[in-house]
Amino acid sequence: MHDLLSNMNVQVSNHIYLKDPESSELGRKILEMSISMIDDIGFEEFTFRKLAKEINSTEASIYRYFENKHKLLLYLSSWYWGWMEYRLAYCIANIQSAEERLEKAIHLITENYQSNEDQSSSSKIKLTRIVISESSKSYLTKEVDQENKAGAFAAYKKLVGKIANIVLEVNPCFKYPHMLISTIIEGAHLQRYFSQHLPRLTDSYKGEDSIMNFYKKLVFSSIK
Amino acid sequence: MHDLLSNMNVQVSNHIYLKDPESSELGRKILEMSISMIDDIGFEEFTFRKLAKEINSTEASIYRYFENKHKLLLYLSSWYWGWMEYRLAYCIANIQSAEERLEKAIHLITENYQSNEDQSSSSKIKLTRIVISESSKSYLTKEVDQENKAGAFAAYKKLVGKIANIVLEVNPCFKYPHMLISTIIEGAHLQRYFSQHLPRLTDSYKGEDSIMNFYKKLVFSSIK
DNA sequence: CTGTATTGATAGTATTACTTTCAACTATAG
DNA sequence: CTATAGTTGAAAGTAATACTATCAATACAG
Repeated sequence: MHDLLSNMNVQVSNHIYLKDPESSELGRKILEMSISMIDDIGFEEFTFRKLAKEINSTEASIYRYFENKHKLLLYLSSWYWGWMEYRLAYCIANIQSAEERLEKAIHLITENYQSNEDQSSSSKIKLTRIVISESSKSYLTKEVDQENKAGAFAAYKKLVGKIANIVLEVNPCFKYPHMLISTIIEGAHLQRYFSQHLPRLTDSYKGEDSIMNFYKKLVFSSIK
Repeated sequence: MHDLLSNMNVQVSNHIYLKDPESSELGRKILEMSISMIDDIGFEEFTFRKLAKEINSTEASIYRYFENKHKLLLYLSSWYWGWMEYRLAYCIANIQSAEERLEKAIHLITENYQSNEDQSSSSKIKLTRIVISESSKSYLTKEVDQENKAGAFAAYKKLVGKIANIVLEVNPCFKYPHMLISTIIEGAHLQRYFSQHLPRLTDSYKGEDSIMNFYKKLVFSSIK
């Protein structure tokens, strides 16, 4: 787990977990192994029983950290959005031009994280794939309103709000900054998924990152 | 069920079901009641046992039509896309201008179907809500490639292809027509959901359909 | 050394997601 | 009119899931 959480300070709302998984060795094992297993077998096939077996613990112990696997997915998603906000702050720091900051932000949320050359940790690559394939299941449920009240989606909303504000800096008259940014974040994830599994729903050209190019053009043509 | 299926001829790939649910009274009851129940309690809480109870039948009988509830969701989604293609054909018939046809198509895929004044049937309103809240779960699984080979997503891909072709008529040089259309279809659904449950992720103004306006502007500004 | 918190071990329950078998009924083809 | 094929219902059973409860062992902190 150390590679996922050691180096930064991402805060997750304490309503999501029963006991902070970052506070103990077992908790960190739960996070690390669940990321690996959900990526491997998918969220539907993933169970606390299987997870317990993999980390040589018990179901009862895991239930002391998370009420159920849905809450664990909320935790992972929330961590991801907190991490993205951290990365956003880093990559737009000290840049004067609002256009340039927006370009960096769109770059960040549309890039193909897996193909990054830098030292992306294995857990972060897996977590990114999980967010692409599974995170919409975290809010497409009948409990969404209740969980929203408990702050489960605060990190996501905060990130969207920050980038929407950059949009407004570029064009203060633009009416739909939140819609634009959430469309692009979810759209870019979906297009990554489609390019792998349902290619007829997307377009891809060799020698370019078509998804990033498409969304960059979309943003700048629509807010002008 | 008669209100959902009587008046039109929507074909669903026969790999999705074991036995054609439109071929019998029981099959039609399964479709109608499952639409109602999934809309009510959500896909996760929905089970064949509960469905059987509601229609005074048995689990075993339902399993003769669909392997599992996931296949039933595939069926409902597929029916929806076939229905949308039918409505698209109707609303762009006899229109010469490609721009105008594109405008009609975007109108169709971004409109708030619930607030239609015409005689929208109750099942169709419910089905539309199900597609918004649940249909992404039909392809965000580990079985997606296998099911795609079996034709489970053919109707969706066909609709996206048809609208993408209109985009190309308007601008034959536009590089990303499929990406644009699938972004808008999924985006519009998601924004409808956000406007109800996570309003900070979207933007809404009284006196207009903000979602439709946003996507219409997005399309026409990006393909020019 | 004592109290508190953490984990593991074990067991148990209700529900889900099916499968199997067989009997009853229904439509229709000869 | 009857034999037959196809459809449904009824009942029972299985393996897995999604938990919950209890208690013992261990660690650690004051």
